[in-house]
Amino acid sequence: MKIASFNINGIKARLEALTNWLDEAQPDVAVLQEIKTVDEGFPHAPFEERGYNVETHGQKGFNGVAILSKHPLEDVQRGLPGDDEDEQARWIEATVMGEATSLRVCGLYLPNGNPAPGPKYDYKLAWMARQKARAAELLATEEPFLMAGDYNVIPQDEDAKRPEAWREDALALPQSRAAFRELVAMGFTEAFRARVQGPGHYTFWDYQAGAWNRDDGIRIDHFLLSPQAADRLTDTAIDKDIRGREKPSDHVPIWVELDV
DNA sequence: ATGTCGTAACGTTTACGA
Repeated sequence: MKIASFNINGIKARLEALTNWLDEAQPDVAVLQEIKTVDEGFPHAPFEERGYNVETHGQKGFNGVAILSKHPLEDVQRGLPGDDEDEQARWIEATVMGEATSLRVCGLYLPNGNPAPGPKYDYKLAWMARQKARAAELLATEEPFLMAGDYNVIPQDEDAKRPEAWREDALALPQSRAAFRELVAMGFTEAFRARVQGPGHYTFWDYQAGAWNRDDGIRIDHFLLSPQAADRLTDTAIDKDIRGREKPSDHVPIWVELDV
């Protein structure tokens, strides 16, 4: 089963780029971030025509996540537990039935956190603490699951072309990296790094300052696999070429293949 | 040269978030 994550930066602006990529990459499941629309504004037909079930968790103008799946989606849960006051749409979960086993898929858009320090950075760290709590609950089930999306965390210096430029940024501050490490250390496998080593692998290039032309990127979109999911990992890659196409998102898709 | 995009709104331009 091929599962992909793609921060599309606006479904209305990205519909053609997204459907073109789906037609080529043919993921069984895709988690999307920054749909930037309310649920009613998300177009279902282009995806249903292609055999995808669609579940969204949107809000007006910003944020918003979705899951597309060629298999039925069960037990859909919207929103990250742990704060009833939180109205930002950044988390969606659903269970997908594979041939061998079911897989719980969590799609996430972790807060950016800039400027740091400040309330936005506090929100980011609090959100990561809530994610850890939810991860602990899911780990206790001992069922295969994964958490995929835009983590807005550059795990290590080798994950940026110019690490010095991100030194004071919320995406790379020591506290952000520590929180990400602690999450992984609960028992997850960071899929890409389990199979690909070394610098030069990025998932985001800013629209500004010719970042793409300079390959001035960062790796911030990640798949964390539970132990039972990690046992089934057979492949992973970043669809880098998508960034060079017409009207691209500033992120590119990343995917894993699991034997489920 | 602080460089681009996407979205929303009392909109033909500004503000915000990234």
